[in-house]
Amino acid sequence: MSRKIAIHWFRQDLRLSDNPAFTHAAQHGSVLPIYILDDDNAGDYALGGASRWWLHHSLTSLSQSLGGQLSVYRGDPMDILADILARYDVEAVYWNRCYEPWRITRDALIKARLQREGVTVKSSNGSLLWEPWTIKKADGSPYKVFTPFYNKGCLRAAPPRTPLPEPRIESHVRDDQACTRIEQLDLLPAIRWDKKLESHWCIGESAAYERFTNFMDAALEHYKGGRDLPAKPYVSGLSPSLHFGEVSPHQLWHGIRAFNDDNNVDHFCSELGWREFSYSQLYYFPELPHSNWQSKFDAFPWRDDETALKAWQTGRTGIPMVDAGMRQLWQTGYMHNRVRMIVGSFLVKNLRLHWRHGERWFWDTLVDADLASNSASWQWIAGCGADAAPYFRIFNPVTQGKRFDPDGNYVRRFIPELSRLPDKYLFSPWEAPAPVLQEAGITLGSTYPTPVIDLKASRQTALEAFQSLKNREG
DNA sequence: TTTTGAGTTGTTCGA
DNA sequence: GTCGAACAACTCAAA
Repeated sequence: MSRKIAIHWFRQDLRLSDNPAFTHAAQHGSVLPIYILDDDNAGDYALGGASRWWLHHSLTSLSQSLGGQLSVYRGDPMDILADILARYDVEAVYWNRCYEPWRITRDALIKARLQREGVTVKSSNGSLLWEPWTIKKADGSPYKVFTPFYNKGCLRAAPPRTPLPEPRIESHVRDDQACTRIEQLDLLPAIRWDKKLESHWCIGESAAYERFTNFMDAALEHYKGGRDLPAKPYVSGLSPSLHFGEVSPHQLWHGIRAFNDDNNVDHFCSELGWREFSYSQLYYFPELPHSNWQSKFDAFPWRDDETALKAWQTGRTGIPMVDAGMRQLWQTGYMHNRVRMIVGSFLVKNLRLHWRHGERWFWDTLVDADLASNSASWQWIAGCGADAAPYFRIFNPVTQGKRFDPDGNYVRRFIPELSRLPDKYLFSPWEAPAPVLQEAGITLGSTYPTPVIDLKASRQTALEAFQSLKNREG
């Protein structure tokens, strides 16, 4: 026991600037910055493989920014904090709030325990523009439709704070006695599949801000129309950084608002609004990750088909636009938004497999896997979510390919074995005449799969399946 | 309480 | 090739 210290507990706020809790902690003389890998309390929602890989690099970057003074631990935060309290004179603990149901429960218990021990605990808003309990309808209930949620709820509420500068820390404390090393968190896979991800990403706070700057310089002017073209670099690619808090939505909001370009700027901001809407759904309906938001879907006749699921996961369905997306996911830990809708619609409507299979696979393979966004989006595409796509809206991967990948560059990038196929048949090789396939060096069923399902027939069956739910309560 | 207008992202068919 | 209508009525939000 010596001098008093304050703890800043990093969680999903792996940055130093615009960090409200870290800024509070900095007002104390000595700060112990910590990170705890908590697989104990997460249940089914422990970090997936791709997320763990990202986290490893993000923590490494954060630790460097702190001059190596980040103390990392693994285990139940309750025990770890209690142990720190026993060894240091801790005056206060600061963190930025998380919104996953299991974290809300955990943090409430920890806060009560720390307060009982006479420690000041203060949580802050580090990662949402509008926290869920601040956006409600006049009658106090949450919005169920995006447009009024965003226009009437968010845009008429208090505006998001302007970003905070990086605070100056008088002196860092490092818990050398008990903390472990980032390498010992075992975040990197034993089989080094992550090598292929490395060329696609730069990870950490400064890399995130640089990516944002590049986006504003080069892509923002194309955003509104170009964000739908998966072969083009007209999306921000900031989703993983936003998830881990390497950059805050406040920094993005105010950064982008500085441009005099209403269309693209408003569209980008409304995408941030969709993220907020997902968090609102998760907050008011904590079962969102595993239960249908519209309970009438509990009676939906899902299929069970391990072979088809495997084909979808590995990008071998024989439908090029679907396979390209699934291979982009596997190779890069990311999938373009437009293609996420296409592969999602295909899984739940054509293959008629439960959306939770998709939720689980994305959770494990996406570097931007986020409980709120992932759950809400799968429910949206399945038709059982809030403000969901009408049931008759079934994406046709051939039509979508022709419209959004007109030059075929996206499909050819991720399915090189189809690269010599002319545009006309690129999205439906099963329709190509034999000489055309031969010329392109393709043998269906051998060099590239025949389709696992007939698009037209499965669409019709899906419509009938959705029809069967029509008169149910829910 | 009742009424009214509106609702992220699509596809297919037939004129 | 292009365009509008149908798909199927339903729920939500707010006056």
